[in-house]
Amino acid sequence: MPLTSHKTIGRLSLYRRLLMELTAERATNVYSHELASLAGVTAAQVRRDLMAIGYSGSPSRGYEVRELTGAIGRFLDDPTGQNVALVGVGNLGRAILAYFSGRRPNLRIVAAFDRDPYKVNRVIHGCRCYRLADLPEVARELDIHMGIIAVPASEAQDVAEMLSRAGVNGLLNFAPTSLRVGPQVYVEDIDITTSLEKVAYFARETAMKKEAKP
Amino acid sequence: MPLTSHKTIGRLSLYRRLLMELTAERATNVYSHELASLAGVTAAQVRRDLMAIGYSGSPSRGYEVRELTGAIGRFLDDPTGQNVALVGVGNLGRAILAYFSGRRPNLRIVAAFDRDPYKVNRVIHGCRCYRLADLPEVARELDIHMGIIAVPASEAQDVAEMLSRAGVNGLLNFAPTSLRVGPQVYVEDIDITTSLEKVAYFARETAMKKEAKP
DNA sequence: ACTAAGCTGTGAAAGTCGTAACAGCGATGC
DNA sequence: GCATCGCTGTTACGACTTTCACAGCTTAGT
Repeated sequence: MPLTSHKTIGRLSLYRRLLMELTAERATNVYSHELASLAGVTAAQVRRDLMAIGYSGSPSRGYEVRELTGAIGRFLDDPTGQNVALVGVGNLGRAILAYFSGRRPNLRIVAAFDRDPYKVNRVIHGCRCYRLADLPEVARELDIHMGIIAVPASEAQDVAEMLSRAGVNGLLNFAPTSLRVGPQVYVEDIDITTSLEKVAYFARETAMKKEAKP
Repeated sequence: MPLTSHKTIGRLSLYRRLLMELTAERATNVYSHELASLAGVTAAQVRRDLMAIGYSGSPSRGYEVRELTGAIGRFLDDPTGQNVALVGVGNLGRAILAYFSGRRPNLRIVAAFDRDPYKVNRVIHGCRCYRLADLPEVARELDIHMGIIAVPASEAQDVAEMLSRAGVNGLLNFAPTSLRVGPQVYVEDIDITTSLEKVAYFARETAMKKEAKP
């Protein structure tokens, strides 16, 4: 029933990471404005986001770091963890494998897939690479319900359909294409080229502003 | 004075890429609903976005692909092109270099930087790697005003400050940290971990919905 | 005991963004 | 020539986000 917005979910994930750092620094409690400052948002935003998960702090001590971390975890995570497939073991795919290798115990990349026969059956950053054609079978065997697409744009739609048919409910898509999938699949796009072009545009704009100011 | 929103800029970049594909397919004109379908948005959105750049189509023929591509380019790009520095030549950094190598003529990654002496002075995917300590000097010599941060979170803030002092106006940040920089620097964050956790959450949610339905 | 200070939780205002709807125009067919 | 059709440009509306502002609570100090 908690119709929590996309943006809030993203920030909760961020808060949790910051809270883990705070735990490492031996902090036991934190105020909304401190967490806000670390996250780069306003204090009111933090409080409103935490409303969504129903966790209450104390007016005098703020939030208990350990408890809040747990509350966010119970809200965001599946208790048994979720298995993820990576499709496309090129430069980007390998970087993703390296990045997530053993990082999040609840989000495990348990299989990689590629067309290239040279990569198949090799183990890369602790993850075995399978033939792309075996995806349906392997996905069912390993109980995979999430996919990361790191293939060229031209192949992304085909891969998305394969994953969808294999029972995947969520996709993280690095290919610069808008995927067409059914409503049972949530898609999050990361478009590096577009992001860089946004930076280029706004860098130019702020540079102009600075020039015009004095 | 075009106070164009962030989201619109992102979509313009996307439209341009789609228009280039259309050009490759010998299409000469396109209707808003066609472009919308390719981009995964509504036709009204496309028309509204194009309002921002002041390009007008024809009621009968829609938009001329070639002219519209040019108009978006004049709006988004710097006529002389912009030079970009990449900081951090790890797995992700190399993937980014490979990805952009000679792709966008207007957005050139002209230098890479890393602490690791083993990487310094090597040429990776056509880009020379410099000592991180030489960043200020090289950035000025090569007229660099944009940076891509692909270093671990613990070093990201230091790198951002170095780049900012070297005259950079825009940053694309892959480190999971919110950077503190002055108002003359635009920052765009790409947080892969958070994106994956969002997918995990919504995948779970849609899976539950499907289960509850029948 | 009582005041003062500082934080949380939350209703309401402000702002942002996307969508619907329609007037206007150019082409086409009769 | 005139009506019709389909698409564009634009305005108005609605949905969603963020921020503001304040009541309520809890502790510390006098």
